[in-house]
Amino acid sequence: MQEAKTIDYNEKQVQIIETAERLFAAKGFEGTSVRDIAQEAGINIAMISYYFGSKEKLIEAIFAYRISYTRLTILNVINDEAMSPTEKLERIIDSYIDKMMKNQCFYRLMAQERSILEVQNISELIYDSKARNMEMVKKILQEGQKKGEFRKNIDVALLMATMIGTSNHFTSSQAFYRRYNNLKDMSDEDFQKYLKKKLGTYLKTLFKSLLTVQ
Amino acid sequence: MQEAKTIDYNEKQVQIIETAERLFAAKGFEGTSVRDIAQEAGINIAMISYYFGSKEKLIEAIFAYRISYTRLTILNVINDEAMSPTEKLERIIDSYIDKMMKNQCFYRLMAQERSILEVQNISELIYDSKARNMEMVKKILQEGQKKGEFRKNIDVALLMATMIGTSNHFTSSQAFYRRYNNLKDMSDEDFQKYLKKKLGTYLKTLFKSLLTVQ
Amino acid sequence: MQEAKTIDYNEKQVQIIETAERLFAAKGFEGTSVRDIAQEAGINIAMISYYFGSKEKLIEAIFAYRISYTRLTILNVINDEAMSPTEKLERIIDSYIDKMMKNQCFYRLMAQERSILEVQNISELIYDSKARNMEMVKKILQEGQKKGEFRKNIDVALLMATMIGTSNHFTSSQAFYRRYNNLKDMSDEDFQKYLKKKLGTYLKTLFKSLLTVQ
Amino acid sequence: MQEAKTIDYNEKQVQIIETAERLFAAKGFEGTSVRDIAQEAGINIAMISYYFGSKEKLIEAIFAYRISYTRLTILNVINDEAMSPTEKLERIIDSYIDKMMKNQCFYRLMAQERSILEVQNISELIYDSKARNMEMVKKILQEGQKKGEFRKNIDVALLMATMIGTSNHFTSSQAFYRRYNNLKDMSDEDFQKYLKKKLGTYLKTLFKSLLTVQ
DNA sequence: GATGAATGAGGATTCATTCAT
DNA sequence: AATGAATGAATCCTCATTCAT
Repeated sequence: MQEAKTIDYNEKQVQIIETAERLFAAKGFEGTSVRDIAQEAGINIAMISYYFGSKEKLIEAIFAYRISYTRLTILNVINDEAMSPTEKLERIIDSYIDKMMKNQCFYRLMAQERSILEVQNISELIYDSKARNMEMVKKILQEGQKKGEFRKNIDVALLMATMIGTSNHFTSSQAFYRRYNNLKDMSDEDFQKYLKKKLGTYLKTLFKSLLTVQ
Repeated sequence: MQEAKTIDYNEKQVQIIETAERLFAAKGFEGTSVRDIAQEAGINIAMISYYFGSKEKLIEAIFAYRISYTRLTILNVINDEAMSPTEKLERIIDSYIDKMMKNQCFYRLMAQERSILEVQNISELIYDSKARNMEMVKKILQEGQKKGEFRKNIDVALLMATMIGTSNHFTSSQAFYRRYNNLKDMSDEDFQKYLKKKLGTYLKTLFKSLLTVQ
Repeated sequence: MQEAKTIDYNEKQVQIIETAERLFAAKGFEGTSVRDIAQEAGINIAMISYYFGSKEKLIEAIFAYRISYTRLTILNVINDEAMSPTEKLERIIDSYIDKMMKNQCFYRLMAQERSILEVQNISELIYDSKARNMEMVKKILQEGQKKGEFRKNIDVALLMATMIGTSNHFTSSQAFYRRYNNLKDMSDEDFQKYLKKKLGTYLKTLFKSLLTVQ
Repeated sequence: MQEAKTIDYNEKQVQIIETAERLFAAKGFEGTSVRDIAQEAGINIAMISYYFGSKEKLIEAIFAYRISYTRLTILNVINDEAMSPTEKLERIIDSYIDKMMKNQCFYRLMAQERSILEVQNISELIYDSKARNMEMVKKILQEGQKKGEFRKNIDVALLMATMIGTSNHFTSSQAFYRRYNNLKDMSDEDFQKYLKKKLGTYLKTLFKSLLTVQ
């Protein structure tokens, strides 16, 4: 039923949401004024209150919008009987990196605006989403352990923290990476692809090293 | 030369810096007013402008203060000839986790306030600090590779992203972790120790798995 | 000719008028938004402008509605030849108290919204209504004086001020009266009846004392 | 201790209070913007929040200021043994009319802004003030009744309602009175004096007629 | 060296009204 | 005839900073 709410945003509302998301990610929630958003989105200032009630409700809407939108993505992975546990994990890594690179603004927002995460509604949404993912990965690990593919004694939360944390940190310090490795001449698009590939390969190797029984 | 500036903060200035750091971490830079800081620190509102010039200069001071303060810590590791490359990395992991857990507010601030990182002064400070650490770890890796302890083809930036990203993410989602694993009854202090140990052991295992030549 | 306008208010318009009257009395004209009225009355926001032109025109309509509506009431008293001047005054007192208690909202409005009274249209309406009543009472007084029932040298305006002012003040401080006399347990309805009777008896005594020749 | 609070308003604060009082009386609380007040008082808009916290706190301050200021006035009347009960009442009437004519704005405010009267602080202040006055008048009446000067069965609340209500209504309809009696040519000052005298004489006659035993 | 008073600029929100349908 | 969408103007208030002392 959360999805239902998500769907009925009209064109202008989506436009506001996406503009706000971008600005909030760049300048923070408090650092972005509704004037900024309105101007950038080319709409009247009053429309933000009109559509969302308040600036705070707007960012809540952004979270609800993105989270409920991405919830279903991973679910199918686990049910595919043809895939090995290792393949499943690789699929999950690819899926996460893909989403994160596509929605860098939102992921940055999620890392930045801790206070929003404490809003009851959002907090529950995130907890549920995280717990669900955690459970799913736990099952894959257990499957791999039963099959003798994976080592025992793995803390799922830490494993996820590695996937998410490494990705986030690597992405958010991409400017450093570019400068450090002298990649100024690469086009933005190419650079993103490069990062994505590099990150994916690395995480898969990392996971395999850690999990595989020697 | 940055250190010179660091040293001559008087008692009141340090008090302001530490109060501001805490509040900025909790409510964001823009979400915290100088009134909040003044009140919390028990000083006059005008003193912030008086001592630091402006609110923005204050947060710059915080960054300069913390970064220059922690810069020297790791440097000695590499020169200790008695330690093996693996031991050196373990020392670095411990050292990072230790600093991060001790200065959670500042590390949160660093993750939150991206716009501050773009301030010329701060940006350079951070780039230098990061590059220096990177170089040092690179040397340890090379040493390990030469000795045949470590595998080749390791991207230092990604390795650091794993250490830093995993730690940050794990720490910042500690509320989730506590709830997910039903650890409400543990005291705050015990919980911090528990996280620290868990994280340290995990990262060391992770690094060893990835780096060790099988 | 004002009456003509009064009559052709349709059901919805009357509903708006009565809701607005209540809200204006409770929260003042400026303190009540058209949204409040629309919501309370269960009608569309745009209907107020649509039906009345503007919020200001609406309150003017309320005044016109109530004043023209109550204008005819007293007129007949004076023509009843069978009543003595004293009886006529008593009838007027009863009639005023009755109307005021029934339309407390409107009478409160009239006392509160001074600025509305300065609107040309309303101002004239009220002046006419007041002057007419004044003239009528003056005639009753003169009749009583001629008959030797009433004392001379009575300022009609002051006499009316006593009737109206005492009633208004007594009514508007009913909460005080209730608390002061410990009448919390009386039902609202009973309390209203009690006030009405008390006030009527008092004003008649007061008028008689003042007017009667000893 | 309320007086203490009253006294320490500085010159600018008093200026704001008096300007606000006048404007609130003329246009209502909600009808007056802080901009209006600031402009009229020749001060910066922010000073109202700065000095009083908010617009609402400002009007509360006005009430507290006027009420606590006028509280002591009547108290001495009753203790003067040389005065007869009738003289005491006359003194009270004069005193009330005097205060009301001098502070017409505030008295209008008190009649208009019912919602403010519901503020806990103000409400108590007014109740106390009213109850105190009521008690005092009650004592004078009892004294007069014991001496055989006054009639029995007088409701003090109604008697006060007559004094206050008549005065208020008469004052607030002074424009009508002027027009009705063709007194346009009289100077404002003279007209005020005229009203005052007329009202005083009338109320004294009225009270005497009602109270005196025939 | 330190601070209380003061302020202009800008914050989010609500307002009554309009207009296309 | 009736209304949902939309908006410019105005609302109160808070902000970081300055300045005289």
